[in-house]
Amino acid sequence: MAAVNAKSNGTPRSMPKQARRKQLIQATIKCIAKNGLSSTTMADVTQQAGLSIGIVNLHFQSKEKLLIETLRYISDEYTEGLNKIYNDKSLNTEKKILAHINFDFSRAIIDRNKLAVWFAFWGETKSRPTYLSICASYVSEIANNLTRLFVLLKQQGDYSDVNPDLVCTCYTALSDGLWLDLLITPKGMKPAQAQAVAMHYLATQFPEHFKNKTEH
Amino acid sequence: MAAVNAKSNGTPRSMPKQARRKQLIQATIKCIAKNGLSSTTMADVTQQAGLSIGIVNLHFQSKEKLLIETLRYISDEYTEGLNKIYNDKSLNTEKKILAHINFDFSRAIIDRNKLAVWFAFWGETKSRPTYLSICASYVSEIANNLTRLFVLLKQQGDYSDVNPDLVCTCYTALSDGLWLDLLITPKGMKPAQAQAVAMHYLATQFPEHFKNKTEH
DNA sequence: CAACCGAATGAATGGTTATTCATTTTTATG
DNA sequence: CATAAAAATGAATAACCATTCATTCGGTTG
Repeated sequence: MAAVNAKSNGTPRSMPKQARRKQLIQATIKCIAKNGLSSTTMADVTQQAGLSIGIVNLHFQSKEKLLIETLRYISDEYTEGLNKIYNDKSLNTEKKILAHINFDFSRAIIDRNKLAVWFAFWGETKSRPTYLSICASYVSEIANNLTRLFVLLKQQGDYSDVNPDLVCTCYTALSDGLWLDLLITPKGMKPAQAQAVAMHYLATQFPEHFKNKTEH
Repeated sequence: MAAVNAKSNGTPRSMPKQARRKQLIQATIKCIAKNGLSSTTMADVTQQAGLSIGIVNLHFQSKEKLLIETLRYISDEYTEGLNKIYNDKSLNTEKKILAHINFDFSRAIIDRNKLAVWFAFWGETKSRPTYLSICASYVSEIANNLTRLFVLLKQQGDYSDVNPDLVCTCYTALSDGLWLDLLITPKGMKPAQAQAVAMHYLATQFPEHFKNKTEH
């Protein structure tokens, strides 16, 4: 009877430690989306993963550390995806910005399970310095990179009035707000539509580059 | 010894029921901001209010109902504030929009305690239909009113390219995203700055009305 | 195949928390 | 002032939950 779970799960004991951690983190994301952060229990998470109750402490020492790693997981996924774009030498500035927007509204990112996780953690940043510092660090990293792209694009057109810092702040806030729409009005706001709204804003700043390019 | 709290609190027993409920809701907001939704307990809330543990069930029947009323409280405060502006006959369309933006970034609204509450509940909407329906209803009410204002403003200038629905969606998302900045980067983003970013967007759509009006 | 060791299990534990309700305190009434 | 009604209290309860760790399991090695 005992210990049949991991096997029936297609996840043998010999799998690398990292893979089991990932499995638990993904179960945590599902549970937070399904039950809310405030009623996500260890029993929920381990059952969702098809594993036993003691497994979390084996791999994460405590529930709190599992939650922190979960935030870090979605935060890393996001920053790493964007960094790949920033470092892609086959893309020019305009293409990088377009790729950035595409990424912001891509399947993997605007998955409602993950959006629920983002908002749940944001709601707790005020009381958990660790959450806040994870958020603060990805925010500033992305802002630096994105601002740089806007600086470059500014040089490539008649954009003397454009303020790259302002555009970065505005685009980022807009994108976060559209995530909220995707989370709480799933019937009213489709991903493509959200992306079009973001493009609409960029077109106001860089019309020579982004006007009539809402399709992609 | 017993029952000295309410008195020492300056809140006599004879106060209207509604006032005690409000006191408890405000204590709940403080606790959610201080400890996070997931570790806000009845003991925390009642202690914060200077009352006894049994008081919540007397006035709200359960913790869950207290939380729902807390969401309704901040949601009502927001919609009622905006409705006052919409119904103010002394304001023309332009002034109403300006008043709307001022309100969105006013002290009472961008209080970080309340912002933490908004995000905490947003993070739980996927799992709690009641939260979702409260959010959905205020969102659509405000969108209707704000879109109407943009329609009117469009008629007052050379704005044939402006899409009022799109502008409403974009402004609303932007405003929500700026709230996030105010919550998680309190050192980096000041209220006046957030408001300036919002004005910057509106100026792109209605330059005749909102250019160089970032001060107020 | 036997012996070993890391991985996983899950019953047991102890601490926490929402809820209840008999009792006490305060206010209103005649 | 006496009495009743309403409001508030907080000790007690029962349910829940994170964590522990002795035990079991499965893969590996010689």
